[in-house]
Amino acid sequence: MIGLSQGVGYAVKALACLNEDGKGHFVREVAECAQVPPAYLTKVFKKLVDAGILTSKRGWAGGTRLARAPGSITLLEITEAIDGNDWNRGCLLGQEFCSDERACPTHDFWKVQREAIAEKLRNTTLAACIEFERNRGTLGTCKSVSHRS
Amino acid sequence: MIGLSQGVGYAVKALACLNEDGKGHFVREVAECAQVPPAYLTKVFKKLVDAGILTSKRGWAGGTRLARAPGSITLLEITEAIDGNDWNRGCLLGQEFCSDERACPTHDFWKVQREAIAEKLRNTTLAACIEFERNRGTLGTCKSVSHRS
DNA sequence: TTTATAATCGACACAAAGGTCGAATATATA
DNA sequence: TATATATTCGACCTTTGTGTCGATTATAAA
Repeated sequence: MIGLSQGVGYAVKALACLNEDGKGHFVREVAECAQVPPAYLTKVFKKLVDAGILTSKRGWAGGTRLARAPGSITLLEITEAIDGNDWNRGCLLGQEFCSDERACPTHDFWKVQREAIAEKLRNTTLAACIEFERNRGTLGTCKSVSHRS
Repeated sequence: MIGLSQGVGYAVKALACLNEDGKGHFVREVAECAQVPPAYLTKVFKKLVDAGILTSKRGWAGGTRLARAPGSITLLEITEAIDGNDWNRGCLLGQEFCSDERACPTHDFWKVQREAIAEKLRNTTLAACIEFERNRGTLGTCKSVSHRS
């Protein structure tokens, strides 16, 4: 199946559930809101924290929140946080050695397509995703996630 | 890593090593020519036989050969033989439920890209691959594969 | 300082792709 | 018919992505 990993999809859906109130939100509640496996989402969130997209705090009144405004977070950032920086380096035909010097028959074509995909991800912000979901009414049933303090 | 499976790459490289002399060629020799794992190539070839791209015969004077002329075999056929018919149905963001009715933010974009990829694979024949490799001198060191009878 | 709490960590389980190996099967020739 | 031979088949292994669970750690409030 051609495309990014499922983890990227989880990340996008979950991040779209966080709002910008500066309060910490709990992984389990975000998971329910986004309809993704809670235990697995903790792993996804860890990568997003490491990438500087989320911040987190443990304990009472802890939780997770966006590190920056949704308008400054791109899908490309999210993708690279989850799938790594090499997600865009592969050959279409899955060949191990495929480069400008030693190309496969679809190399030039794929180079253009890959860049188009990266460009699309770079130009799509989390804010746009939230707006998109809101317009379609597909953001899940929860309005906002509860918090303490 | 975005792209088709490694098996598709193996298939393309191996098929490019078969010539049209109507003789049977041996999996192990084709594997050496294409520089792919021999034991694994038998599995790949099985799928190509089932798909009607190759024919095979067991025993003495047996082997494998192209079922049709390279000009009538497309990369799309090869792709679907190895990765199945669903290789092109997935969401870019790896979301399970993503359709025209319930779209992800990149759905419309990805629909166009997917079709462009399918079109490229449909328009690229095995003959073109052979020609391409021959021009670049990247077809491996073997000229042709030995055979019996 | 104790306690409740939420993220973090480590271990494990499962499925699919990639990969290997030996036994079984079919086939043309001798 | 017997034999050598090349594909086919089944079993198994490893790695990676997905997913679960319980223990650990950090934190703010009581």
